[in-house]
Amino acid sequence: MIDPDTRTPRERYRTQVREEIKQHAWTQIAAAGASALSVNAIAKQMGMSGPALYRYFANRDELITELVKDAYRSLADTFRTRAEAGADLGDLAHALRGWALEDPQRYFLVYGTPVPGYQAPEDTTRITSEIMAVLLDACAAEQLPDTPPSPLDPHLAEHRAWAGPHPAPPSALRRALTFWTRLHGELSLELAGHFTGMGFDPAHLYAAETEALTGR
Amino acid sequence: MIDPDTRTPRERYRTQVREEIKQHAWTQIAAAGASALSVNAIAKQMGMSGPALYRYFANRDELITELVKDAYRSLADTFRTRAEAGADLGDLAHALRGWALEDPQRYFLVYGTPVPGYQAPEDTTRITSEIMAVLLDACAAEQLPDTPPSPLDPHLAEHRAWAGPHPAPPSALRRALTFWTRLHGELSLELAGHFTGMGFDPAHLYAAETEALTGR
DNA sequence: CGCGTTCGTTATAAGTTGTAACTACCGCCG
DNA sequence: CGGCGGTAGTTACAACTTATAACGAACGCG
Repeated sequence: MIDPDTRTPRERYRTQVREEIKQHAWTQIAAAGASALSVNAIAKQMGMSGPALYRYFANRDELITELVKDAYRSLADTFRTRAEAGADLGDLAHALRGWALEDPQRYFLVYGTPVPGYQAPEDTTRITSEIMAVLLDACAAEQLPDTPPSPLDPHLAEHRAWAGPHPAPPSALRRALTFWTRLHGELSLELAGHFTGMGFDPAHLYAAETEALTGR
Repeated sequence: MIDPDTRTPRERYRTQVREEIKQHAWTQIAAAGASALSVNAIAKQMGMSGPALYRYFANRDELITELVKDAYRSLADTFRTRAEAGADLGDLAHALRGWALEDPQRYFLVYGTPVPGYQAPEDTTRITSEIMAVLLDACAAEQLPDTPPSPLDPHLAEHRAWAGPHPAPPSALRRALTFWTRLHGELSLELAGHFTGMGFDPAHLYAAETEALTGR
């Protein structure tokens, strides 16, 4: 690997400032969401005048895209780390919720409302497939004893391009997809605050969903 | 009911202009999302200068809030209409997906990324409970023959304030919640475009989830 | 040590939301 | 039917925003 820290002093300073900008951007996003992110405000917080930041990011969208990529990488890293530590599907579910609650706006940056015209850069799709690979590993590793066949299985057997060369059976593909959609459904509503005031504990609902997925 | 159309001509004109403003707002949102909604642009499209719109909406947030309320009402209406026509849980699931695909940005206006500080007005919470009431009716009406008890049930039995005075058993409460979270999970990812390029048909995944919920 | 790249600055353009002040018209009430 | 009040729409302006252009200064490499 190339170590970017041992480049020329100029580049070292450059990445350092870029990182500082992103840090301020994260705190701003955590406070008021990505739509309220202000390039000028970040510059002022850093003690320099507005247009200076455009030396480091071409425009606001590029800054946000960089944050999205970092968020993807963060999720993929936690998943991969847990998987290498021998995590099963339930552990991955637990890790996912922990990662989401750690910074809800970071979760929404990845899985929240998209801008209609926006096209995800190539990097993120590669990271997504990395995440799916970890998920497929976990799903294929522990086969449920009583896995009822689903009419969805033949369809997934024919359209498994998204799984790449992963040798998971259709039932594992289906389980990975339902893992994704169901847990995202619970998390998304919880983080958006749609459960607040309803009285029950979202953690119990999440636990019930993971139990349904892992078979206790 | 009070018929707002037969008020004074001034008020009639007022509501008419308000409706036209909201119409333009919807097309703008459908094109570029709610964050890109521009009050000035709407005014220009309607042939009047910027600040004129502030006679009809106090500010941008009030306009968006009104759109959110309309979106909630629209969803509640389709649910109620279908329920009155004798729809079962599977029909409601189908109606939900139809309503979502009809205008994805409208769906995101209700269930998308929230602004951290935003507090939903009283109206929307009332409409939400109306939606949940329809859902609970459907869940309580058709009991699944083989409903395995869940460790979530006792918790929901204790915290059922959100269900109001609805006489649904805990298993129905749990089924209504999972209906909501699971279908939202699939729809949210589908509408956000996270399935595009993966190859499989989201409709099949959605159908599989509804079948799992309704027991075929 | 000099020279070029890069950084940060100010000035400026073209937007945005929102307020203030003024005008003109519409319609209600006597 | 006429006057008067309230409402609608206008322009002007303030305070923002993103983003570009042009300039000066400093840094570091050869």
